[in-house]
Amino acid sequence: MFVDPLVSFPGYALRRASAASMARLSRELTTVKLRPSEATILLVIESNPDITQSEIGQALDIAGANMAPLVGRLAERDLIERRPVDGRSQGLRLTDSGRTLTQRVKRIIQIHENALLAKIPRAQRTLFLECLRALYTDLLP
Amino acid sequence: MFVDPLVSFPGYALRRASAASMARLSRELTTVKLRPSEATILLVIESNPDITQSEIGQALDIAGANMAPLVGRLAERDLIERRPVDGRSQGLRLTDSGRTLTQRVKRIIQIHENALLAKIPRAQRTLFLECLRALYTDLLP
DNA sequence: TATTGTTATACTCTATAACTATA
DNA sequence: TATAGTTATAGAGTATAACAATA
Repeated sequence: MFVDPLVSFPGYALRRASAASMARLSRELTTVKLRPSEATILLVIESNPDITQSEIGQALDIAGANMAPLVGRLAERDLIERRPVDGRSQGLRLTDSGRTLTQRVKRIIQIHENALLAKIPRAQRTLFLECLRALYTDLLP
Repeated sequence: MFVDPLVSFPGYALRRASAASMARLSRELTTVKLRPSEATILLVIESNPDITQSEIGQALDIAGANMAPLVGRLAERDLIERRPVDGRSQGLRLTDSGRTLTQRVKRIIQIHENALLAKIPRAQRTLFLECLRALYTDLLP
């Protein structure tokens, strides 16, 4: 009989749940040819026109060195445009085709998140989300 | 003012919480020069002597192609030994040095998991773990 | 000096395909 | 035929170091 020494560990359960969710989201996003990180960035730009990529990086905890190629790909596909704010910063905005694609992304993510919520008892949902946020807001490496 | 379109999404919170937890665990495991996946495999072998690597893969949801190099590195470091069961399967066991290192790994993981639990209200812990397990047990991609 | 953005590089985990040897 | 294990390769996220240009 198999003995699982990990069943009572929240960190391990967190890892497995996140991996399952991300694998599913990745597959769902293939229809718009976006990675999860790219889709997330589009949503943030839509809600925050003229945000800079360093501000996005701070909000999503993505290092600057990793933001550059992500934003670069979105710009190359004409989903976003970069408008110089000063000599070194650029405000980011969705283009028309970026806006159109972002609407599709929002539907995909909404369906995805609903599928997750369906697994969580309704009475637990708010507390569950609060526990997750507590884990990533002040869990310094 | 920054607007965060992701705050109410459990999938996004899951991703961030898992990433924070794994970054922390990775750093904590540098003292034993193990990756999180390698440390996890050691714990499973300790609790299940003579388990095969395909059985470990099924339990941890790690593809066979990815198990091979993980187990290979542990064997190369003489932390585990492979005993042929039949012509194609090998039972895995900890060596003496593997057993010693696994005790250190268990302490590291216990401290890590306690740090996570400290962020979760005591009354929520069981339900929180059940929600996470519900997410990864039947959330097929 | 500090910040923005960039390039290069490496590590970890995951995914697919193709192959062998054995059951 | 199906399974156990392996190899090669690629994609995705993340990390550090170094750099140029600008504030």
